[in-house]
Amino acid sequence: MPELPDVENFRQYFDNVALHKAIESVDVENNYVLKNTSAKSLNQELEGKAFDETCRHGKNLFASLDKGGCLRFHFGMTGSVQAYAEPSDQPKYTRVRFNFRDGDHLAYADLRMLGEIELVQGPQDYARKHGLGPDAAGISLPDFQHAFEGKRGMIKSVLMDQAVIAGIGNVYADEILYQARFHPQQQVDELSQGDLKKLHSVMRKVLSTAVERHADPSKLPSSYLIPRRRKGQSCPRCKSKLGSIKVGGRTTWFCPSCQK
DNA sequence: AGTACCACCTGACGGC
DNA sequence: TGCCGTCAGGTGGTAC
Repeated sequence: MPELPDVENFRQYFDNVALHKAIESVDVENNYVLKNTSAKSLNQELEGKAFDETCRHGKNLFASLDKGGCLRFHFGMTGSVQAYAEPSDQPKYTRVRFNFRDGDHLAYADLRMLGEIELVQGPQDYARKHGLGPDAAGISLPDFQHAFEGKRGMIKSVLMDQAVIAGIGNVYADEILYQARFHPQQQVDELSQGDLKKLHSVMRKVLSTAVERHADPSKLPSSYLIPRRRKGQSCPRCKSKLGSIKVGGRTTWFCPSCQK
């Protein structure tokens, strides 16, 4: 699930369960998820410290340590974090386990292991080095317009390009375009300033709504496309059958009638 | 610069 | 029941 709204919820959850607790050790069940980082360095860097602050940029969660250092979490397609106390409650597909001195644990679980945990300098440094665009949840209209300047190609691809704006993935790109009534294959260089303004405001609204509803598809407004991205489902607005096409190699659901 | 593929992984599902 | 292809909310690399 991990797009911006999911990761923001992970961040808030992380704040509630993992902040200001002394770290005893870190167990790496599968080092495939470690990026530029070894199990040994992870332990050396974290032992005796505590996470003291988090921030999110796009789909990345950053947790800084009280005596220096910062850990980056990316959740790939199937990653999540889960706190628990009893070893028997450890979630399936736990790849890395943070053990706190009070006996609690935080699991980083990721079935497909496409996520990453990495020791980094800090959020700004990481964003700069990896060319991440501004975060989609907080971007202003002028910055949004600036980000789209000179861009070409299909609107969905641009929206999902983390170097343009960070945080939108396949599912929320579809939702935003549906709510704003743009066809996913609309060329961005043909959009007017008014179109961009509309896209920006709808994007902000969809993301904030999804964050508030804990990125739970079953709790999203009934006017949303997300719970209906399946064969045979209808548009909540006009009731015509939803269509699916490939855009940038990704399955795209939309309403052929509402999105021109 | 934009697009189309491929790769990295595991599991669920539908068809035969 | 079992096998097989396809697909799944991400990203990075390749070649055109």
